[in-house]
Amino acid sequence: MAKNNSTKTTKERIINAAKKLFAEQGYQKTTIMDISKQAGLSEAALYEYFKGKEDLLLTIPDLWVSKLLKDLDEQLFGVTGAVNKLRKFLWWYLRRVEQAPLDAKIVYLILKTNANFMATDVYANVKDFYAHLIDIFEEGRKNGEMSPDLNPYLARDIVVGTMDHVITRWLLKDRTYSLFESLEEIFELMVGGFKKTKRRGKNGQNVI
Amino acid sequence: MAKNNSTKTTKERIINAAKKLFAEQGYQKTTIMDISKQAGLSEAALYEYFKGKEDLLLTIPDLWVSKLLKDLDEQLFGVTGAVNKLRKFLWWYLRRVEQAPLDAKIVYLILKTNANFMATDVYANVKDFYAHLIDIFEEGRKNGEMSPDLNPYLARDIVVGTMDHVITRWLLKDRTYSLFESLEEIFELMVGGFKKTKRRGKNGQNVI
DNA sequence: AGTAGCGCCTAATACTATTAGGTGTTGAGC
DNA sequence: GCTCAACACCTAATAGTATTAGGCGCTACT
Repeated sequence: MAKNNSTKTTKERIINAAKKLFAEQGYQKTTIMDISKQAGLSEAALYEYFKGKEDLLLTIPDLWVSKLLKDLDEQLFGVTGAVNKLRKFLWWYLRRVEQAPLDAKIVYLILKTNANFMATDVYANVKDFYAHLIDIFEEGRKNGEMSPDLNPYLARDIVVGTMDHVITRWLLKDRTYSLFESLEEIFELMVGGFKKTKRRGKNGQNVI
Repeated sequence: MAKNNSTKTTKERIINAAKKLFAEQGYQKTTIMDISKQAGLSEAALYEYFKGKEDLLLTIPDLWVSKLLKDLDEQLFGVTGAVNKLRKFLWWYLRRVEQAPLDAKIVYLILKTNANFMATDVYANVKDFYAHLIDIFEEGRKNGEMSPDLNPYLARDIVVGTMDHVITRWLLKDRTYSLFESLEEIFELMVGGFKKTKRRGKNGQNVI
């Protein structure tokens, strides 16, 4: 029958089935049989397209993150100023998460647990992704929008950590509310801190 | 042979074996056989003490988090001021993480993935844990240390998210550096933002 | 027509969690 | 001293579940 005349190619059908099932039931509880049944073929056939269950798992976020990365530059194109860029970055990213909750669920709730996540291509892409934030903070420091002694790496940790936390909770609560609900306020709270950290030195305010 | 005369009770031996193996190899790759062999008994015997593999997994962080929760009040006892309390909280918690990296690894890298984590006792305890931060921020807001319109819930999100991020990376990188390395600086950066969020209103600075 | 190769299948194989059904030791009650 | 119940543990099923072997039919090119 040559090419499959279903809506999508076989590989795509497998990926979509796996994405749905992994996100719904978790990695462990999803069996190869579940996936192949959902995709409409036998278990053995699945192995023609993927090396195994783990390979299949890793393929999903790999595709998503690569796509994000490609879109990012275009999104930031033409936005001037570090604060505006950061704002655009966050709003854009959260919308992406909202649009692809299954992918996000896999990245945030399943992937990090995977022992060799740091050895995957996905991780390399995520690092690339975060590197953009470093550039933004460096720009902000240089053009005076942010404190001149702002440490871009720590600012990134705060922004990434906070966003991860907000997204993870939203996913765990089955996205029963809007991800943007308090984004504006939390943005102000974080960025406010980056702007005016003028004091720095030895004030004896430590407790420990 | 009545009571086992090994250093510890059988249940403790099983827990320690499981903790080590889960943290080292991950949940999936650790088999019941691995654990029972390490603990020095048969696979079946393990089921006398735990309902199954997942029950065993959940027992470990349950013990750790309960212990933390008990210690917390005592640690904050006598510390005055919201900023000082927050500082004490973070330094104390990170030291605990440093002292119990296996427990931390299980909580941060394995548990969150577990589909029904939110239904566990551990989750209830974690919520309790975080509630202390809310109290601290409310105190800070009332006594003037922090901005009067600081939203305690969002401040908590920032602190918890940032700490989770820092801890997770430290664990993923096999704790090859000190967890306290830039804690002071990151603390200042976060708390700085909480102190002086005076502006609030409609300045036309939005991009989206 | 013959045949290489693709896309898929059924039927092993090899693990692994969990359970059934013991066995030997201990200690309280007669 | 003997019985018997409880305990702590064991060996040997059982029931999945990932992965592999080997085959079958169709297509398209020679």
